[in-house]
Amino acid sequence: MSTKNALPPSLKHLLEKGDVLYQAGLSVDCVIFSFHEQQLKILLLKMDVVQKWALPGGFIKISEPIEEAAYRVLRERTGLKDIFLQQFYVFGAPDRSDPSIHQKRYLNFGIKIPKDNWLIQRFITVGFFALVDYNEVLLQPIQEGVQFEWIDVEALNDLMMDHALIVQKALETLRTQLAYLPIGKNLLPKKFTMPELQKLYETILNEKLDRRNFQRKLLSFGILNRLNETKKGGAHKAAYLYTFNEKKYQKALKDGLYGSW
Amino acid sequence: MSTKNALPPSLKHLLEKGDVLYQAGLSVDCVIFSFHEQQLKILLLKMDVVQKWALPGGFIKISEPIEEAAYRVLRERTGLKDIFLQQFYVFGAPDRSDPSIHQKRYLNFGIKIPKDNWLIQRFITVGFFALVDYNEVLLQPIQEGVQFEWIDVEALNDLMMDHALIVQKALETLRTQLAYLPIGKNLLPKKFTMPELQKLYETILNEKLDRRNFQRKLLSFGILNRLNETKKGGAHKAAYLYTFNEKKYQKALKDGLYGSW
DNA sequence: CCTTCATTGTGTCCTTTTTACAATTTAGTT
DNA sequence: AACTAAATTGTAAAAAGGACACAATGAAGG
Repeated sequence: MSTKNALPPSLKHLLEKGDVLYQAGLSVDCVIFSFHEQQLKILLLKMDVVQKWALPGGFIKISEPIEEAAYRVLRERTGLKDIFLQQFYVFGAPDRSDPSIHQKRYLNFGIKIPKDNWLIQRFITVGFFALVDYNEVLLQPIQEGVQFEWIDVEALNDLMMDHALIVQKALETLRTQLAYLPIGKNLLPKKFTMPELQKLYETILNEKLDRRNFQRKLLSFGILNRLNETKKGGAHKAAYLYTFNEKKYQKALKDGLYGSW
Repeated sequence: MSTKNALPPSLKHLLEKGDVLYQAGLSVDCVIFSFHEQQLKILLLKMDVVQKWALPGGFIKISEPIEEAAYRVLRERTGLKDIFLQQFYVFGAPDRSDPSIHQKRYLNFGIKIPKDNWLIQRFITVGFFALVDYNEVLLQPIQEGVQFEWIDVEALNDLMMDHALIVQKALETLRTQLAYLPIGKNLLPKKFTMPELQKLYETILNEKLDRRNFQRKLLSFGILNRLNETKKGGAHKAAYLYTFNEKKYQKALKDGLYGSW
């Protein structure tokens, strides 16, 4: 923990060139959602030196579109491309950023950040949320002393700075925009069963739905293809597998999947 | 136009102290909506030196919450306090800001902005929209060479930089969030008639609604008080006046004014 | 191999909501 | 005093939503 190793290049880089490479005082943070074992999860990281969970985030390069910066973070963390990503809110309370976190991190390598350094300032962050398929993600630890984990949204605690607020706002957005978001398409594997889809909706909405009415409604949207396969291996009657009809799904989302969720 | 007057203090201030007083590369822009003569309008300004319509905007002070900065802009422009205000999107394309606008403005006073000045950089802006009562707004021109005007959203053209995009996104948000926004309460005078309220919804949704069904739905929410007055002066049968039941309205908005708009 | 059991798939009735449409009332105008 | 245009009120048909029962299937266990 307090062994004074050599400063990793990436951190050295940030300290010395941050001010010319990145937009001042701006960052992005990503709430990366996935769905696994009937639980909605988000990807969090924990640095040894801080011991609090944090959202994966990063800085915005000079001349880089903000969204591109968020994509970059996602690629680095999940190894995925072509991810569904959406900006949802800006967090800018003057006291939201905590320079002491950077201090601790560098102190771990025996370095004290000068007071006038680029890192020691107010940071405003743009919140993005992403919807990814749990099975396709291969977590990629970038640096020593950082662990990544999928955490149930129900079981979050002890988040860094205002990250709990950011997650909460992301969830809220997920719920209110539900009819306009491709949650099924992006959070589930390509082939999935109706009960799986229902569980996803139930989890996000935090309420039980009627099996039969749910199925009727979803089918009435005309966005699903039923395959001639069933999902065996479960303990009981096998459920049919479905895929999304990509074209119709995209079209339907524009007007919203209307219904009384 | 090209008379070289003395540089106004506010502009001098910005040029010389901007870098220490304000967050670098960040601004707010406000889409201020009102409703008048059956038209949805937004407040725009035009600088003599640029001759394009622009959204009222401003910079964010060091240590100032972003939302507070937006409020400040609104107070300066409309003279109103306690305005409904909501952040809706961040605009951050690398080429969105146009330094030549600042250049022109200062050149008008015979001053050339140095290339390394705070104003000459990439600016990212946080978009807010506000809902105000047309009748309570007293436009306050702050500087010479700037005119303010309410412009119909239908009749917008020739906006500065990416401001057309910002307005479009604001309108989109207004439409999709309609069930969760206090549009009636904030865009209409305290007392209003049912036809007025309907016109407001029709304008925002850009479609005709059935008089009888609209009235039934709105009344079913239980958020309106019918007064024993009518709005005389119209050419025909006088319409009843209504007010909002503040408490019930706020409560109903939380769950959304559900309906098939 | 047959029975049991938990879960999925399908159909129907009833209630509520939405839609479509007609007739009456009233303030202002002539 | 009669006319006109706009406001208020009501009702019947259609669509959507909610509750519910039963048949079908695959795995597990005797």
